[in-house]
Amino acid sequence: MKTVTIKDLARSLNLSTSTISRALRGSSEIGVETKKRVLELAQRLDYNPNPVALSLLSSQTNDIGVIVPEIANPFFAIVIAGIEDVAFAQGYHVVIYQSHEDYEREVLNVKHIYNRRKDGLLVSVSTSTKDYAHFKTIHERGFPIVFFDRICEEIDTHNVSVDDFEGAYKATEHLIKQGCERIAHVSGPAHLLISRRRLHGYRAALLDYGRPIQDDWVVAAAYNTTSALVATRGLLAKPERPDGIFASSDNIAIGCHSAITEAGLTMPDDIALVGFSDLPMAALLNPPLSSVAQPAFEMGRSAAELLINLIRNPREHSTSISNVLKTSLVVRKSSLRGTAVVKNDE
Amino acid sequence: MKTVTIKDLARSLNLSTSTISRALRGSSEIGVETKKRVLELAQRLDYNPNPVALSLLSSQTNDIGVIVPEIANPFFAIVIAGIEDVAFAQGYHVVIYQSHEDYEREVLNVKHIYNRRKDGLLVSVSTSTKDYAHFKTIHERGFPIVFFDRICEEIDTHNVSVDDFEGAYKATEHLIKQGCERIAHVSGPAHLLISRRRLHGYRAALLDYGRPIQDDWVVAAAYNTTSALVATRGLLAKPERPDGIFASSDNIAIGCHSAITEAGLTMPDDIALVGFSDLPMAALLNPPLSSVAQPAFEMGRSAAELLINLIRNPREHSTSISNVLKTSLVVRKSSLRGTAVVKNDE
DNA sequence: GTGAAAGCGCTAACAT
DNA sequence: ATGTTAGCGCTTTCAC
Repeated sequence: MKTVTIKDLARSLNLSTSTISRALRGSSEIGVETKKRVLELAQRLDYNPNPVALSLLSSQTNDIGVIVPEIANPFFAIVIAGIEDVAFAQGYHVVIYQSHEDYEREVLNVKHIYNRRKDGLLVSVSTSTKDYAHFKTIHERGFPIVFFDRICEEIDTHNVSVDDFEGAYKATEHLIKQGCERIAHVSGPAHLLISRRRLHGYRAALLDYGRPIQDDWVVAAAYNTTSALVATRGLLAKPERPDGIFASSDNIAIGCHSAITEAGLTMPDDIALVGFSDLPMAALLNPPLSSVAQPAFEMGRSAAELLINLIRNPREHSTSISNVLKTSLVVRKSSLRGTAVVKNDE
Repeated sequence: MKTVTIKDLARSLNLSTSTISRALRGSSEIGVETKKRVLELAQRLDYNPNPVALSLLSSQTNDIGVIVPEIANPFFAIVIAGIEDVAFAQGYHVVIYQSHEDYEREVLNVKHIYNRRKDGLLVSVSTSTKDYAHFKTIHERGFPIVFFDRICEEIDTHNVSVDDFEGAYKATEHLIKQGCERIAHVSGPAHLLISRRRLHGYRAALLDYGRPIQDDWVVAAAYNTTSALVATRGLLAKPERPDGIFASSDNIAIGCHSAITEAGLTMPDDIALVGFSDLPMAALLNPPLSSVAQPAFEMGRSAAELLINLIRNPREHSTSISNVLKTSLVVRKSSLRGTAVVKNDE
């Protein structure tokens, strides 16, 4: 694993290392002839500067760390694609970390990112995180952080999210317009802001349309299918069974979907169902799942732009930017009653 | 972003940096009293050794690079979980790269991994890769590489795969036993070994059971849903429509699934369908998809073990290990005719 | 038991 | 236009 260094070039060419260095980086104060010889030899020997040495010198790595709960969740996979899109263009490499919804793991990830001198951090917090000290500590030391999707209000830094309230409102409104009388909500963990915002949107729509708000029609689940399946079974067992469900995420909606099918009920007639995120898999379910589409790729792009900006212009103590993106409701068969044509995007 | 260095400790304690260094790493030749003072101060000041400096010194990063086509593909997401499982336990951090099935991108990834001094490479090659020079070059320089899933035969190094032949054989045999007479195969790109092996398994089963092998019942698709959808439409338009399809992957099977439904045909009666990989989503389709399950997590674990072994015992010029894992057929409704009970794992 | 010095690969003053 | 020196943070001879 012998690699060629700047020293090797210097020796071969009978020049000093600084001359080589300058030639390589195209400094103007170098003999054009010398420059050519250096470049040529470097090429021939496949010289590559050692980025580790560069990092030590500049104390920056050109890496940005991204922490997501799970890469297996297509939503995050797409966000990451958006992040990579702008990071790559700006010369940064993105290093992906998974918290697996585990607080301890998240803390470890943050430490690793900070200690390994990543240039900044993009993060969507884990569901089990209730204490934000690990973020706060490095934020106070001036380490650039941008939150996305599952943001943390306690820390004053840029963040990117979608208009969860409005998305939830539109979904609920749609269910009302489909003639649902008893609309339930399968929510996410209450300490996550997105859960609360979606819950508020749901409530606001019911209120605006003069529908009763029943607390026992709101059940909480973790943001996964199994947990939602269990929660929905409980909902369906109630004497006054709901005829419409707004799920706080698509993974939750899939759990609802299974529970409904399992109970021998049909969508949308017995129960109309709407999810949140519009993952690719939504269209594959039977019946296909209506869902509030989030601009995941754009979210990634925006978060990366804000972070890179923060890295390059450290703390002008300007106020933090909250970029709130728009959602759009994609109606499919799981919620569309009657004979109207189904909007199909596949 | 001021961080505390070994020098700071030295100054505070009126000791030399070498003493600090020794105390920190518990060298035995240090005064027990001094050692205590150092450790305590380090603790108090939250001292963390600069890993970049360590890397420069040792020319190893404790990072291993992993290249997969897409993290959004749950199969790879699970393999990565397996990799992280053993890497983490061995003190390595895994850095994920996506080729997005793009050759150029893969080359860039390999360069980055090599130049940034990662300790080794785990890779499942992109579909568009036909030239393996980028791997060969670094392999010849002694850089540790292990291939998994989509392996490269041209390079003599460890690799981990599943018994694609047997998996395909079992799937096809199952279709035959379900009474299918005209069994088609939607294959993957022919230059990928997994595609060819699965194709061979399919052919062998037909042969063993005395079924005719018709070349026009084999169509190739990329390993994605859209491409498979198109290919399957072609298949269904044939005068002698197949009554069974073995798909070379689950993503392909989903495309088949859509095409079949779209044509107004039913599974399993009109056409029985079997996929490959048994992704979580297979069970969610309607009807649920039968599939050849791959031990993805175990594949990741094994690949990581082999790589770490290679890193720690560089090239004893021992022969390369090919670890071939077993598959198992998961039968669901998409292929199970008659009244038998469906195995349901959800 | 502890310190001084060299060096990992590179760049950036500061010479000349 | 090119060479010399110092230093990024750390470990490791080699001295004493």
